[in-house]
Amino acid sequence: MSEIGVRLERPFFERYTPTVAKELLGKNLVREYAGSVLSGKIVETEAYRGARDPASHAYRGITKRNAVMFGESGRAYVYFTYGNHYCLNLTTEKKGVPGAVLIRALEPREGIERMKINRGLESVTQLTNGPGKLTKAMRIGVDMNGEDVVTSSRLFVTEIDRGPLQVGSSSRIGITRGVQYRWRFYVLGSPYVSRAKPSRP
DNA sequence: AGTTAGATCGGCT
DNA sequence: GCCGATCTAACTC
Repeated sequence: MSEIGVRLERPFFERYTPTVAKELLGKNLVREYAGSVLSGKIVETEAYRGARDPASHAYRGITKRNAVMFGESGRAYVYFTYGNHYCLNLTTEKKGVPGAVLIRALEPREGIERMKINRGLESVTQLTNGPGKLTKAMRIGVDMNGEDVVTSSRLFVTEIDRGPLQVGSSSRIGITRGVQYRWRFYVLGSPYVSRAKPSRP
């Protein structure tokens, strides 16, 4: 496991958010800290937009928490939720247009033993199969909020595999508004997605 | 100023 | 299946 791959640049992120969410599937999310390299293939994402997406944090305008969503694309938007968990998003669209892709699940690739320690868990399939789980496995917290994944050495995204993927879509998970948008994307058949059969397909 | 809901997870029933 | 953890921000007095 030494191949790093080609890093994704700004133009990849600076597009229509659902398109970016779909195309992030199969890409390699890389986290480096204290000499450790942790990485995994992205197998599940969700798109969140702006004023016309009632499920989005950006729906009611800019706040201290969601400000990164309104800035340039290719940044990490990390927020703390339910009093316990961090969620990682990557920002999209042009500067001034809010948008972000929630990274919901990974297939662990490098640094699996380190991630097991970070999670206090042995099961590889349960290591990063949820948005709060993968941030804990990779030690991603609010200190990473605003990190520029186009230039950062701590957090970035690369392309390694170019093979075609079977992609499924559904309504987003854990939301009550904007359910009509099928903006959750996942790799069909992957055992690493957070849930194979969403309650609201 | 107090209440409530939320892009979750893990433990318990 | 339900509940508690207890941060953020909107909503209601």
